[in-house]
Amino acid sequence: MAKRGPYEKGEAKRTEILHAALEIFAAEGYRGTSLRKVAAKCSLSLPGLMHYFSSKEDLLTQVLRMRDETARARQNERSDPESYREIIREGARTPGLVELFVSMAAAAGDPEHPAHAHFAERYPVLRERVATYVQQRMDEGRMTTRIPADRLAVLLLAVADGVQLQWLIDRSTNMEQPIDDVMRLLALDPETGEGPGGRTEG
Amino acid sequence: MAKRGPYEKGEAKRTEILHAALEIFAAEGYRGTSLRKVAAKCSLSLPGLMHYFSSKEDLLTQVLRMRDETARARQNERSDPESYREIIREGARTPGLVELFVSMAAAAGDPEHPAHAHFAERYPVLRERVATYVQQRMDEGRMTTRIPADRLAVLLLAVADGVQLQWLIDRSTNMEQPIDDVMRLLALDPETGEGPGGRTEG
DNA sequence: GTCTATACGACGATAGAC
DNA sequence: GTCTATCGTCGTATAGAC
Repeated sequence: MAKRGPYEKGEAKRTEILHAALEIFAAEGYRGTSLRKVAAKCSLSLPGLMHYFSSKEDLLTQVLRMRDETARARQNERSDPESYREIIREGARTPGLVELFVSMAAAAGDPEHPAHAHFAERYPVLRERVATYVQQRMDEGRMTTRIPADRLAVLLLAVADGVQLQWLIDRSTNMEQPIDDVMRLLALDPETGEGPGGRTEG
Repeated sequence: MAKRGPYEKGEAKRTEILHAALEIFAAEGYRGTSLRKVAAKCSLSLPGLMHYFSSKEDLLTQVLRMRDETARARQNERSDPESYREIIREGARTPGLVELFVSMAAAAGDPEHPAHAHFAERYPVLRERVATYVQQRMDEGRMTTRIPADRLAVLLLAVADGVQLQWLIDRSTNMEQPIDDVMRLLALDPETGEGPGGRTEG
């Protein structure tokens, strides 16, 4: 990137705004944070800020998109549980952004919402990534094939999202435990091809 | 209830407001619905409406609480998967209320939020109900004990909440399938006390 | 207790000058 | 590309009629 020409400054300012918004929303949450506050942090008036974004929800959507791309870049093509645990741990450090994510997902149900396209594209991509990983484990005989890989992907993403909702209310909730628990339920002994019996394990 | 005395009318109006708000939010969603619109539907001025509720979020919280109590009454002390499926099916008919629920849960992370107490009480209650059901199944030898009942409860609620998030974006998502899938993963043959092997089943 | 009228400040958004 | 000025609407607060 880092392109030359008349757009250089504009792009830099746009990025500055996105980072400022991310910072403010991470600190103060989704509610009660105004665009004027974001604008002030960028030494801009509100219309000056609105020059870069067509609406507040548009700005929020792009913040989320940037956040997603950062996370994906760090994840670097991995889809194993540990890489998702890292994302979850990161989320635990920024409650405001988790709140932003959940609130946006709720609002994005409306097809007219700016973030609808983002989520509508994001979920299938995530599902396919997880399904591919799951299928690999199945092929290696290390995971049960009782449930098809694509359905397991829906299930695993639901666990990851759902536990965040519980964590938002009670910050002492262990967000990694449920992921570990499902993975354990799915695990197979690669030697025998059978799952463990009904014994309780730590 | 149906008490006599000077509060009779007020209680009726309060209930009318809650139902009107429920109806409007179910139809138009959480965003873009104003208190003035709710007030108009009840033939009230805005301050007239605010006489019954201390704030908008207070009203929303009580709408949610009423909704919860209705669902619980219908569920009638049951905690089996089928009773939860009924709740999910009901939710599928009122997307606006699912959006309301998710948005409120996100906002209620703030301990100062009026709905915080509601969710902070709701989740432990739900977890215990589910855990009790799970423990029964375990005692009957029909469910694996590899994961403790209380942790399974967290897991099951996460699945139920998380699948709603995916459904909000893509209404063709089958919200019952993931619940069925987890239950199948947990199921044990009561005769042998063992789970099925790695065979794929329909 | 129930309710109306009026007003306030802040919000997101827009128009138009520079 | 950024500003000042302004708009309509929101949630909220207060005064006071009945």
